[in-house]
Amino acid sequence: MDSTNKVNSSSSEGLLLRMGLNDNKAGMQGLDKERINKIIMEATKGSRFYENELKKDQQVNQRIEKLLKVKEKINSQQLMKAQLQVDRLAVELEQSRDLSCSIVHIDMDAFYAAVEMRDNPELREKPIAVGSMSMLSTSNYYARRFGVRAAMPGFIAKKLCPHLTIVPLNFEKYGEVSKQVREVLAEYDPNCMPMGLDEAYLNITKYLEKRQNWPEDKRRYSIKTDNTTINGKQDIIAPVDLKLSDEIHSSSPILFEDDSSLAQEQTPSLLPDEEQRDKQSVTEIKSVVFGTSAEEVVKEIRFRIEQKTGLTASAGIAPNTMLAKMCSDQNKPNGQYSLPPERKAVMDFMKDLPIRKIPGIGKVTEKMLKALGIETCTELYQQRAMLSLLFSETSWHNFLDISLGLGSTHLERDGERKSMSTERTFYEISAEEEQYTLCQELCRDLAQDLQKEGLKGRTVTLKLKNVRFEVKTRAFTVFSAVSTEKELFAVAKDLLRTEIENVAPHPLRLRLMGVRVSGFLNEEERKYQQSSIVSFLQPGKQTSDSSLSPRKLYQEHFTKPSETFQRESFFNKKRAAKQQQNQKTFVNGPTNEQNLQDINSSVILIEEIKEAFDSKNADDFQILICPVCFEEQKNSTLEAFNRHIDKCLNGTLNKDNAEMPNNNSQESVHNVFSDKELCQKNKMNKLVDTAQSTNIADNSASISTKAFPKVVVMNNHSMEGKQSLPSDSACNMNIEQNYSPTIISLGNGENFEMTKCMQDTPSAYSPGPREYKVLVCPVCNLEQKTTDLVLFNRHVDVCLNKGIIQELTEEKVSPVGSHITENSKNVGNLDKGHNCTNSTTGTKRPGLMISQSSSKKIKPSNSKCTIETFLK
DNA sequence: CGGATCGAC
DNA sequence: CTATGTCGATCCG
Repeated sequence: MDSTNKVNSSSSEGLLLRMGLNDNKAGMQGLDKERINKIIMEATKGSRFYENELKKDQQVNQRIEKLLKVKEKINSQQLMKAQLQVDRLAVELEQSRDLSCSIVHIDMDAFYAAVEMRDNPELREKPIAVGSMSMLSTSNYYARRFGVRAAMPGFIAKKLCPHLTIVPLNFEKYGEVSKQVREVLAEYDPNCMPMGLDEAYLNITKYLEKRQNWPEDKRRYSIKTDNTTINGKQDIIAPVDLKLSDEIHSSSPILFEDDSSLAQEQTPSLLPDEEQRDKQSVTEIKSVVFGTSAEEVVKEIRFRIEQKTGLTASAGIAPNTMLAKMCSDQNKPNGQYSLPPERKAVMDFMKDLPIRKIPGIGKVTEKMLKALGIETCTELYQQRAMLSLLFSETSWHNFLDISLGLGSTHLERDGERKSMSTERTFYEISAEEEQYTLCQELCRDLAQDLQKEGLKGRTVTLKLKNVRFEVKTRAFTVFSAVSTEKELFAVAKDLLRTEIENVAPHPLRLRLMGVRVSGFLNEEERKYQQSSIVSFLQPGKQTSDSSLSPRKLYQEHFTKPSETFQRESFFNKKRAAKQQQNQKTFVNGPTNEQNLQDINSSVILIEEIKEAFDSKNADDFQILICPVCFEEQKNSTLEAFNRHIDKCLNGTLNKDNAEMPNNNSQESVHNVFSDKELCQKNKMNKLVDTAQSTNIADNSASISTKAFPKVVVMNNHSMEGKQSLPSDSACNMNIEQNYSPTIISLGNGENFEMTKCMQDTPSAYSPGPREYKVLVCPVCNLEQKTTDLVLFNRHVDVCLNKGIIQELTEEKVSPVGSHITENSKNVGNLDKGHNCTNSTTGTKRPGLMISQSSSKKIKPSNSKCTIETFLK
């Protein structure tokens, strides 16, 4: 019963506007909170959606439980130590506090709904929402009184408010209006940063300086009584007598039915028909002068927006973006709030603020913090030491920033796009063929979008949601970037097929499918991608001919579904020989030397591929044998084969975990494992029993696991896929997932637990003591002394990319410690002219996870390793 | 790298 | 009947 109330309970807080104000329609009062929740629950209870919500909620609850357990184990000494550290940082932050900026956040009121009302007088005075029966994007304030809100499905909204009018989305229109608004904003800050169609940040610091000396005339604006906007059907009446410091407020007849302004809606009694702007000649047109303060400027901005578009906006003024955003929320709709640039004012403002109001703190974080007794920013500050022990560094730094009222003071330019995707929700699709068709469609759409921006990416991600609302993503990274429909589909369909096979003979019952591309090439990589790889794969055939570009090769060998895999014969002979060795290795329990051989096998694999590229004959058919489970794997793609091996290895390694009881429905048991797969599993387990007796076995296995996929990357372009293997560790989305805690001890009393999905890809196992290994890079053939497989694999990557090895450059490895200044980028592709893609990156507040205390984090200490480092 | 999650609009 | 679409960030294995 506790949980029954949870759906949406948090969302309907101070939202019911003061009710009995002046309703223009007799008897339309709206609903009180309790009534709203009851109706929502009735409509929700028992639905598949609800079941999933409950499940998610329980997961959060489990996270909270673990959080609390960790908290209990913290002793006062640790706490004191943490306190010192945190406070040291706090002092530093305090010293760098910057109150010199005037940041403005502009937020259009009920944007989509307002646009629709503006353009259709019939909608005014009515409760409306924009969206569909399935999902609403926004609602007007009238409808909000009934509990109708953004992100609510229309059919529920209808139950809350039977008279609700639902208007379909019209993104093109919103885009146009948004553009108009931004034109105004740009005059105050050419660098202004739009966040979606209806919001923007401005830094008006410089503008304010300039404005100080402006004569009054430069700050005077005429008031149009005829507010001709886009479609000219405007009949907005501007305020009659507007003084400098008057709130422009009461002027909007459209938006706020519960506001007095509606009552005075005096539709065109006097429309000065002339288009001429001569202030003197038309008596009805008056003018207004705005002052030079930030507040006056923002009033001016809002005034001009309303004059230009007929829509109202709310605004916040503050020394940083976080505060500005919260300020704009303060007096909405159609109001503004200014926070003076003084420390005390800031702190007072934050003091009693519920944490949920903070941008970046959502439902989950709120709940977790509440579980720790934190509801306001003051409490957030008081608990700072504790938080630093419970959360990741990024998280608690963020919390500290928040509780000090700190935020970004400059608006960063949009960085480069990181991903592009498209997804669609539909009524259940279970037929395989339909699914493939859909997948292809998505790829086609995505390819188009990619082309518009001239982008190519290396990682393709397939997203699936089944009819039980369980979401799953599957990704694959190819060697050379892709962008066309064919290329995308080649990868996506493989991912899809794997998922289908994983649940076979049951169908995937989907309600959503999506495709995403990420891993776009930077300039450097673009060059290499074009030239060196080809020459590497085709030694002796130096060519810049685009017909031999990797993409072409990829298409030839991978895309065409019917094409048979050529030169398998050669490949497999070597492979088979290799497998003999591998088998021995695994059965006998590998030694260090054998370890080396194991790795060396990947050298051969690479060579095989090279040769395979050269040889043009030999198209006979061969059987691959998995070196782990010894099963014959017929005619799969190499990718699938390698994946199979990967899973075998993971599966074996997870044998212990696999014994966790699967207390799910019985159906799941035979759903997940086919007989054959079970058989494989048994074999694997036996193998591991012997192999795991030594530590080395673990490491060797882990090396193989990584080494094989390394090769896969290449296979993917060079080879073509026909049929993939049944996968052993099936992830059946139709089966409820089983979560169980894994407790990870870090020693020193600092330990934490995690939630792990047992039915999903098995993975985690303790790596055991770290010893360095000598590995041979399959590309450059040099021995690499390393403790870190990731590093080694990266080295191989670089080798592959450059063809020749000069230097192994490590990218990211962020410096540990101190300062977290918000330096991430925002991607708001607002002004794209085309398609409604309304992407916004809000404030980039880090999410929160339970952390291993930061001091325990194992981070690579070297940001750069040269080949010499690797050489013995 | 891949997968899951969170958060924003 | 009927619970979005797109994107970035973070964390973990």
